[in-house]
Amino acid sequence: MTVTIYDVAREAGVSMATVSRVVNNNPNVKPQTRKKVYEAIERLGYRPNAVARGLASKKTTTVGVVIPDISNAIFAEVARGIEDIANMYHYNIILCNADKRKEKEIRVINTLLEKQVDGLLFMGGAVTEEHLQAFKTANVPVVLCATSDENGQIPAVDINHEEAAFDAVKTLIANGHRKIAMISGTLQDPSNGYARFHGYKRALEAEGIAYDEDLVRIGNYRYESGVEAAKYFLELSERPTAIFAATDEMAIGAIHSIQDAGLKVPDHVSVISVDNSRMASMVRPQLTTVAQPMYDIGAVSMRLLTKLMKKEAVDQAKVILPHEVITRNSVGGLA
Amino acid sequence: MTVTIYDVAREAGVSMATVSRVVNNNPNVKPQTRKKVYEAIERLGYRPNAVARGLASKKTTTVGVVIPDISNAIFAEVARGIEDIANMYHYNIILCNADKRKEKEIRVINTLLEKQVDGLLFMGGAVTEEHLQAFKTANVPVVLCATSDENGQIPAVDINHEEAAFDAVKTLIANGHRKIAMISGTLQDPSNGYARFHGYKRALEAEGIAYDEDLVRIGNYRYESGVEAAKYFLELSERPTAIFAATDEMAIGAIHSIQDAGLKVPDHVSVISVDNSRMASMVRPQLTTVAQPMYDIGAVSMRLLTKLMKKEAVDQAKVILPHEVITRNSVGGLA
DNA sequence: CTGTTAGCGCCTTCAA
DNA sequence: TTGAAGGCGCTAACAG
Repeated sequence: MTVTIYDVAREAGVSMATVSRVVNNNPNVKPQTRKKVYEAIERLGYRPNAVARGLASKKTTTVGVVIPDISNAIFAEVARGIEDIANMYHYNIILCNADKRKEKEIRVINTLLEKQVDGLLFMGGAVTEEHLQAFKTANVPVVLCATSDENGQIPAVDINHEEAAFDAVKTLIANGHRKIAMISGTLQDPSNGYARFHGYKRALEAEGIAYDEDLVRIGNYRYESGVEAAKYFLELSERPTAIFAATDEMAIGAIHSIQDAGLKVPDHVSVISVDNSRMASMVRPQLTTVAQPMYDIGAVSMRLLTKLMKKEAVDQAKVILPHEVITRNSVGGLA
Repeated sequence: MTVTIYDVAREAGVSMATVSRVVNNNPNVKPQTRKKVYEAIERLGYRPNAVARGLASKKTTTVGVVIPDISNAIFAEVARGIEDIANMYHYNIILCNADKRKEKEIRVINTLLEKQVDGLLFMGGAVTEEHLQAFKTANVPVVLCATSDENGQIPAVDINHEEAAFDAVKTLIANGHRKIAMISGTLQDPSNGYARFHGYKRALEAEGIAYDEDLVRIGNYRYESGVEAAKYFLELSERPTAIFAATDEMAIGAIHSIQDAGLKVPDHVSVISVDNSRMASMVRPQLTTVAQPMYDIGAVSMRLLTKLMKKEAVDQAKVILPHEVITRNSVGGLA
């Protein structure tokens, strides 16, 4: 049924070792022999079996990617960066959604390892002791992507979420705002949640602005929760003049909430966030936000992983990509 | 270094066949023996090698997915549906972006087949003779996802793009519009492009409205091209009263373009599209659009593939999922 | 219920 | 430059 390297060898009148050599571009083959083999391959429609190759060579040229949710635009962008670079280096990726749920993360890490991936890219929630344990039993390199572990033991590429939030809030302050509300993600989430919230607090502190917990609402990163949170803020006896949202989506929700209340952005309330997803310029007013280079995070982490897999020396095992505030039209000065 | 089934067998004092049985949940093992084996596995930290298993059993429990672009929200949604169902049936997916470029599609189909995937999910541009050829050499089932082939030879799950467009335009007509413009995708694209354009034309014809090629612009599915196209329409001596966009993103671009020109949606110009991506409710006015069940398309096609892989009987090899016009606020009656 | 024995398709020394 | 032979780790009859 299936044609094997052995069939090709017989057809070409050589040994299977020789066929293996030409298939793997080993230079030690006489051009004429190589030609004969290629012809036999063509004639038989031979297709190398990567599984057999993987078993024999102990390399599968596939890497495992655990991602929170591929239908989330932010992660999808990272995934695209990963895949592009993987493709460039002739790797394929096995993609697993894990929704930042620890048990599921651990489970997929293990199946990925069973599948003998040559490396692992982990993008998830908090990196716990259990994760570290799982990574240790992997005999392949692991790199964290858009997240980091506490002790920085594992190679990682990320942005500085806290600084990004800090810069966003500073931008608001620089525009004269002092009554600044925040729509945060869950504080359980180390990067999008806790770090950004902490950046917010630190920026206030740095300016001697008292932290007011009435000015903080916890959302779920989605549009609707931005709408809700902003509605809450607008009903406060003394409403904030600016809102910092942990994600673009919540910021857009906030903008619409403000507009629905008959107010204007940024005239009455300014809005800023962090992400700079493509949606940021797909609202009116266009959203001022701190750009995270998601595609690059994916690309760079995959590139780092390829180096690790080839046992090449890497200068730094932890790389922080720069963020940047993108000024558009949702932040205004205080009258 | 690596612990194999053989090590476990020795440790547990049984044969490797027995270990294989307990690992594969074969019932023909005495509970007591099973326990011994589990303990040995635990003690040694044994992890089954899926590659070796794949070679021996000729099954890899992984399916290949070729997708145009994972960073596109629409496809990402489909991918999520695929992965969820795959996961449910204990399959993993190898994901390859192919950007609807034929050569790349053919190339990844072949690497996927080399990797001995148990099945293939194809989501791409036109299905050409070459594709059919590649599918034929695959010894595994293939299902088309969100696309179809001309002759309907290959199992597929899709929506009826032409009908969806037809219904969108009919909705406009029902609201009294007769001067209806369209922002189309490239006519080279069979589903999002050609089919939707054709649905538009057919709806006009059905009402005896003359087709005017000045009222059609070709976009690239993205926001910016929607902005551009709408701008063009507004500058026409006799501007259309309604715009049908082939995708939500272009529709949102059109809405903003109209608003930027000082006009109101839907008071001055109505806008409708097809997709119903999450963004549709993230604009003001919220977008009236024809819903395509993207997640379901992914889920159903993966489910169909599992049946095919298990050689189960399938009632219909081609399933068309229903679309539905979702009425929100971007379409109004003609004054 | 358990063990023995062949492969699965390919890579990789080691010789020639 | 080429061939022979021994695995890679596991599954799947076939016996017992």
